[in-house]
Amino acid sequence: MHANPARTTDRTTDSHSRKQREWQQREQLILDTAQQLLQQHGLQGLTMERVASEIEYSRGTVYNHFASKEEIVNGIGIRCMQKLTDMFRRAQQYTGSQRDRIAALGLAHSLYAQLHPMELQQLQLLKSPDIRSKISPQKQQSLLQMEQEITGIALDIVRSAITDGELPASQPAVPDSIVLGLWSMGYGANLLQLSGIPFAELGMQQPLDMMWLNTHKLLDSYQWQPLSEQFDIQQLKQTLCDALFTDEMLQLKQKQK
Amino acid sequence: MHANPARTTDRTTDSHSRKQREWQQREQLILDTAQQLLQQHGLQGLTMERVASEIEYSRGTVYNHFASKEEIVNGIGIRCMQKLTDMFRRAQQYTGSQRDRIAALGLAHSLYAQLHPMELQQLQLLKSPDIRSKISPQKQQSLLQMEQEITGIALDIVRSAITDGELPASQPAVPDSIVLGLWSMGYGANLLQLSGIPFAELGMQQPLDMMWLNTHKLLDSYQWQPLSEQFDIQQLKQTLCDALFTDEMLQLKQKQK
DNA sequence: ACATTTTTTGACACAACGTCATATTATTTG
DNA sequence: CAAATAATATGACGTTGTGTCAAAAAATGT
Repeated sequence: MHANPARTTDRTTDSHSRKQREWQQREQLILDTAQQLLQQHGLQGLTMERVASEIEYSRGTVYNHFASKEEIVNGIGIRCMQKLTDMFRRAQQYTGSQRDRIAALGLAHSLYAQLHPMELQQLQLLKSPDIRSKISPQKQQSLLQMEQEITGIALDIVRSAITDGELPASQPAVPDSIVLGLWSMGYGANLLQLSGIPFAELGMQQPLDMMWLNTHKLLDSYQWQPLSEQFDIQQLKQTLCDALFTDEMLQLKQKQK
Repeated sequence: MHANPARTTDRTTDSHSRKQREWQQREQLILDTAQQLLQQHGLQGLTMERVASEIEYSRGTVYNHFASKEEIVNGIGIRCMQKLTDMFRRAQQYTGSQRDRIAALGLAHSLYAQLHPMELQQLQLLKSPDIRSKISPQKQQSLLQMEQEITGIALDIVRSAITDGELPASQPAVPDSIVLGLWSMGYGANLLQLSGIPFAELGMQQPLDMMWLNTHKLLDSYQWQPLSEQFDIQQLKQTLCDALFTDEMLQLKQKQK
């Protein structure tokens, strides 16, 4: 009746898990297909019918996996966030000063934005109430958790910086304030970047470099040691890319080719 | 045939302009109605049928004014941007240091966001390719122009600050960099604010105050005089609100009541 | 081989879009 | 003022997409 492999009478765990595998495999197939459609033809171009015909099943079957187009988009969003949080975790584990680490977070965000501009846009879609309202709160949960993990990572780094003496603890609200500042700056910059505003025509040539600079300006302003006068931020960027994001840098190179 | 009052054979300019007036009046009526629907029921709840019945005309008539739902949303967006640029212009004309003025811009943005969170969300809608693709490039133009006016204002202030000696002109790219930084920070913060992330649960209590702080931190970092150690930023906020945004503050008070 | 459960299917009812020939209303003209 | 003409409003129509569900098909268990 209610299609769901988890309910199979489990006598033989064998066939049971095979079914589960097949089910999840198809779920991924649907998401892959949908994401491709989304990127190539926009949200309008993504229709249950198209997805169904693409995977060579009928519409009904797709509905067995996802209750609506919106839940598919949610599914795509979750996969994107996983990719992103993965990069953040790598940044977190970098061996260096806390300041290096927090900078690495910003870099991760920026690289992701360059590498998958479309995905970022898709994540943005998920923030609109129109989409949200059609997704069960339960399914929205996982996305929220990942967002919280990211803020958690950032907050941890800032707190460690205070512990380590890199950052003066003048006021109790400092960690929140810094994280909010960096987060919104990165978020806003990436969004502006892909919002179709012709920066070049406005006389802005290197928005990405500027954001890197601004990030460090903000950190400096909080007296987060070592101040950017004391080292070469371009050099740091290079080092971080080499150490943490070699894969991504390669992909980026290929993309720009 | 092609309904448009601008085409009337203009013998008597009198009846001519009366018709034009009526036409434009109805155009506003449509936008008012649509905006209300949009705010109350989201993009899904905004339908040509509903708009039509609300203004007591038929669907066809609405289509005489706007070729699609999306163009209505565009129309709403333009009106919102006008409100916003109006606040920016007021900020620009503030009598005080250039630093005061640039801070006033940030304040304007933030006040607008608090006052009309829904409208900000609607403006965000217009950035999505799905909506954009259904609006004639010509109609998109006016929105773009307003965005350019805003950056223009900001850039002017920064350049004046350099001329006035408030801001050292260490590198040529500084104005762009500052504007981008402030813009993206404000943009990002406001967007995050209304993106449904439960800041309170993440331990962040006063995001708005934090943004005000961060704005000044960034300005300080560029050595924009007078540095925020030399005055009380909360005091400045108050002064600016009193001098420029009395109306808005009143509305805000009423809203929070 | 048969019974039972799971999965797939496509027909159906519905909602909204955008078009367009026709009806209605307003304006001009003789 | 009435006929002619132009402007405007209307709603039926064809189309596309949604989500549901009973029946068919396939897989599984005995």
